Amino acid sequence: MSSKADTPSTKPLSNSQRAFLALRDMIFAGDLAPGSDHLESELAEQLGVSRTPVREAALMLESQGLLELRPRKGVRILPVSPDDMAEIYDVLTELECLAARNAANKGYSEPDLDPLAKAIEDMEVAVAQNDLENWAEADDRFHRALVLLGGNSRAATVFDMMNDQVRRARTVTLFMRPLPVQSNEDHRQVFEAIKAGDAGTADAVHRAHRQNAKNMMLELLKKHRLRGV
Amino acid sequence: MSSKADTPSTKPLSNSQRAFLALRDMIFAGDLAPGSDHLESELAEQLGVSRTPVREAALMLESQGLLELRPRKGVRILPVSPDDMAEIYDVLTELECLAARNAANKGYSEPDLDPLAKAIEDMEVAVAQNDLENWAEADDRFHRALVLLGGNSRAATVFDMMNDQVRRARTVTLFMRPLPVQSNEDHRQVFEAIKAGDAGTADAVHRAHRQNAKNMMLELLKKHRLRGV
DNA sequence: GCATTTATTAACGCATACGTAAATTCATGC
DNA sequence: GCATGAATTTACGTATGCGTTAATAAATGC
Repeated sequence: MSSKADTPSTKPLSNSQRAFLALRDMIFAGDLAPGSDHLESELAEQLGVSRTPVREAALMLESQGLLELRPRKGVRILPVSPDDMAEIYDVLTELECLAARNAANKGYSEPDLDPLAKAIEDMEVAVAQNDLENWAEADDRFHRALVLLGGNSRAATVFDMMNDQVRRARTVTLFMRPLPVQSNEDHRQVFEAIKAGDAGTADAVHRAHRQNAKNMMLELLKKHRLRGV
Repeated sequence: MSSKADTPSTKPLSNSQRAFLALRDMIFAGDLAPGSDHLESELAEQLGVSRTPVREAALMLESQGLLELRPRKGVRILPVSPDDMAEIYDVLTELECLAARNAANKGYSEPDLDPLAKAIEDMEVAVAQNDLENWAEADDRFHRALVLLGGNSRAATVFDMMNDQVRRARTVTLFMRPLPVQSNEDHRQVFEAIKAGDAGTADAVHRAHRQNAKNMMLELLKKHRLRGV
């Protein structure tokens, strides 16, 4: 679920890194609400460390656009407005379509595409069971697998950053949306296009897919007056 | 020349921010060579501050992919391999083409496009005078103005990060390349397409333009055996 | 009673100090 | 003479302390 590569190797994570992960999780879980302010010292106490690792974590999170360090006001958890979300979706669309084209052009064999196939399967099962949580998880997995198959590590890094924000918004909007039936069909078409080495189709289908997702999200945010998630 | 917005307002920059800018400039100037290691304490002494602001700056630069903090080995200035450069160009291409399409669709009036026009003029003058330095500066200005006209602040932020790396490489390769004559013609076509509201043409022309730039850069890096700049 | 100035508080930026663990050097045994 | 282990060095991670300054409260003038 983390956007960083979860290497199973047991590395002795530093306090700064733990603070980074903890704060990130708290933001996604809503424990640190969008728009809220938090003093470094309060966060330090909550995490049981001194201000130093909290500051370091905050600086990293600031670089990723999740919060803002405002002198004397504490760290501000940045709300994501509908306009922000539109921006994010547009960037994600470009990066994912780049990945889709690249993946199609790489001539992957079937086993390489297993992560995609598995994610599609899981999504179909989830939809059949009306299990939106699991659908969302598998959907996320599909998109990330797609980007990884694209083979551009920088695109993947930026994708992770942006996708984190979408995930955050989706925890709010997930249960407001209709069942993602068309979405699953899109995924399968993208998968087939990549397998067939048809970069143009992969791009076109995925682009339309993402456009729909963007419109859906913006509609939900508008309908429910969610001006900052 | 800085990638951050240079607001002329005199804000009392913090030591951490100054360290960030100073280290960034030192990296671009080659004072901190690609692949070299530097102790936090050494950098602190060079900059005349304590380790704290240096560490904070280093963490930010790490987030931007310019260096890496390696415990006990100092901060390592990340070299950019030809493969890395290819990745960077691909991401830049997508973001700039997104911006070109968006700009074309916004129905800008002539004055809005002045930054582009001015950059094109300057480039033509520079080429006529065989002044590669000024050409590169104006070229950079054109691309950045294009991204700003696209109106996606997140795309602009990522653009800045990636473009910084290209700038770094270009300081090395600038004088190895032929005069950018075709490049100027491309810019003008992109400009005209945006002015005409023709998003498709703007995208197509700019995409080809960027593809050429990428190939040019990769050729130069290969020809001159620059495996890490 | 309101505006303006002064005093107070408090949060941060940054320097500093220190424990820890990696890296290096040195010493010892084989 | 080399390998292995002990001692030492060193750089980092992080806690702590302090000066500065923004924000808030109090006080004064009008």
